Amino acid sequence: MSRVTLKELAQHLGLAEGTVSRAMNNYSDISPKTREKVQKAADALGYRPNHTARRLATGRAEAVAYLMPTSSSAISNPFVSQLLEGLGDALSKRAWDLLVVQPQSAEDELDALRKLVASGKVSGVVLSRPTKVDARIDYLKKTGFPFIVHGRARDSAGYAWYDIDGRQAMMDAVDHLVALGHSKIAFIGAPTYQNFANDRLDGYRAGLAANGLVEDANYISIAELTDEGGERAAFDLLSEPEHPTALICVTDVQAIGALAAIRARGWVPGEDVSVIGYDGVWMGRHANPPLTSMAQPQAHSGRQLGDMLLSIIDGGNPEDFQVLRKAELIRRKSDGPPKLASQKTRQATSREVL
Amino acid sequence: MSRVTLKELAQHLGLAEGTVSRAMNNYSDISPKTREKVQKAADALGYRPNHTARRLATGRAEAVAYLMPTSSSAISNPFVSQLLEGLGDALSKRAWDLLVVQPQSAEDELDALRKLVASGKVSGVVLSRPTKVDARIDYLKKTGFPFIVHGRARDSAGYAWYDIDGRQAMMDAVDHLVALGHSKIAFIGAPTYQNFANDRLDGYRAGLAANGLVEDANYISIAELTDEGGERAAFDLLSEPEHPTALICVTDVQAIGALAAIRARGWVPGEDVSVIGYDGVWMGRHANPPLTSMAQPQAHSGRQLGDMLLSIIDGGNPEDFQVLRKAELIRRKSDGPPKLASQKTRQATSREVL
DNA sequence: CGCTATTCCGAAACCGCTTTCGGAAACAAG
DNA sequence: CTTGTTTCCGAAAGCGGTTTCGGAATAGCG
Repeated sequence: MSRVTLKELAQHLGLAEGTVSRAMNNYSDISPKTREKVQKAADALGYRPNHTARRLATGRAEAVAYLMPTSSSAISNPFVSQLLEGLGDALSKRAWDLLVVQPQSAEDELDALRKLVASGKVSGVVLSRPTKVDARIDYLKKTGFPFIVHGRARDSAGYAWYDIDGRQAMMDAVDHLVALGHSKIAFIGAPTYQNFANDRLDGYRAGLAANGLVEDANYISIAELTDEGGERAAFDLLSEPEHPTALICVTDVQAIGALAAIRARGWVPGEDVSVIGYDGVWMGRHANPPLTSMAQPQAHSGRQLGDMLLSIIDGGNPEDFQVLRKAELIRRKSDGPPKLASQKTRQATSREVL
Repeated sequence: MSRVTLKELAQHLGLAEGTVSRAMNNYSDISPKTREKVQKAADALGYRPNHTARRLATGRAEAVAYLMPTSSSAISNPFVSQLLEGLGDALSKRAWDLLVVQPQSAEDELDALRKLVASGKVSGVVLSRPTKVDARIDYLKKTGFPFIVHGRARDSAGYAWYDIDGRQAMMDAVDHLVALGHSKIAFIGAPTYQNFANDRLDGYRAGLAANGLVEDANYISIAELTDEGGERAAFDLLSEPEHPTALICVTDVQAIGALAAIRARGWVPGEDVSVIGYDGVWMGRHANPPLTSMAQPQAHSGRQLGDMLLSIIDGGNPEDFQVLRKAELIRRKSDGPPKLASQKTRQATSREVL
């Protein structure tokens, strides 16, 4: 229990505390001989420097914080866990600590952040899920406190981030659908104050334009980020007479809900109506039918974020750390060419449903 | 940036540091008058005590750690995220910190824990996923360091835990299947050094016995905790001539894989072969067919764990904090009475497959 | 009004480690 | 052998709080 302290170690060695301390920290004004002697005695006695005292003396926190997203919907995202794992990994190389802070509410977020940087408990922060214009980012930029964000805000200049190009992904999705022969492509999105939702919607639109398709407001539905959200949105979208033949969803979770809505209408997803999700979660493989999706390269994002943050804390220029990765289409069974007879099918079924 | 310090606050007030400190901490030897004066000045100047200094002086860490499970399989469990959320909640009431520590490997786990308690960085620990006999638990019990575990080891005495009764759940699952008419019930499990896997396997066996069924070693398959694991296990189980008519899986993830295996054989899950999972993850609703499962009451487990740990740190007796919750059967579409013609079907299909 | 019992605050030691500063010891050069 | 450098270590002052201890000021009491 009672740890061996620097003082004890020092008098055990017959040296001054300061000397021992400098020896442990590889100061150049300690002779190799004594340095070695100290080292040996140190791990003979099992000396471990008290982190708290060291922090206090140096002012360095040797810890970073992860600010949990508040709006982690019912479907608690597995991303958090993966991300933390990677972060922990990156930090463990320096034996730094990882603090997880959980704002009480969305409004509390900025305040929690303020307190955090003021507290000096950490020397860097990682943020998740930025909003379109994110007060936290603005605050951190202003103070110059080291941070990195997973994702990015609409304004992506002047800070470090790691993101997947959701805009491009959605353009690709549209391209794919068009290549398949679709022209009536709808989008199920999420509230665009979340910037990732905004990016992806934007990509959908850009994709439409790039293919000479005109955007139809009735083909865009903003829904909750849950399976039910996707389900309801899909259901509504499909009840129009001129209903779309393909659905792009901002999220796999929604897409899986959309699948259910299609089946509920008596149609078969991937034949009567195509759907493409985004994320590439493992579950997609087991959806009914298996979900085609724009898959994010999840691998080691946490690790990368950690390494980048560390570099920034070391004095690196945040702007040098902006990495944009690509999502890849993984085709499964929920997409296909549009049914030629879709017109007939639609009328039959709508009678049936009503 | 430069925080206002106690000394500054003190001389601003014309009081001694110690006095101000005691005033802030509600010592009884401070007159209400000065206490109030101090309070007012404090938040006028925006004084926030330096956490690190306080820690050093008091020896209290005001933080707890969550030891991440190392073996978080590819399917990163969303549990972690939920649990952290709850923990954070519980801690925020006291403004304590939550540290997440990530052991480098399974072997490193005990060592990491040792370092952690030795470091004095936290005043309590929460553990996850105990093994059947868990060295971490033994260690913590011996040292008397406050901790709580999510789940429990085979020996559940002498420490605090929060667990779901997996044994009972599996007995219930067997009962349910038997009531449906099944007698050839197989089990897909996980390596039993993980105690939850052990408990559930045990429950399966007990359920069999309670229903007068004899256990058949060929009906028990230990697989990886992934969809593929469940898929392979189910496939093998179903290739026996006297194959089971029902599968109980230690995990929904496996069960979803098992569903795939059944479909791959050309059978329909829930009719030709029943399967019951465990966990009640949201995805089960969208499996093909929707998965019947023993659902855990996930709600607020993190919060509860946090509150309990806090109580223990406050001096509570760990043995007073052992809570066992029940899992509930949620029926969806993957279970049903056994097919009478199962014999015929099996033969036909096995030819087909071979 | 004097004396004891309270109430309230100041002073100082301490928590464990870092870091600056100055000087003793050791060595080189003149 | 002195003087001038280097090399290496000791001493001490923090870092920003907490907590014990003793005493001054105030109050209570006869």
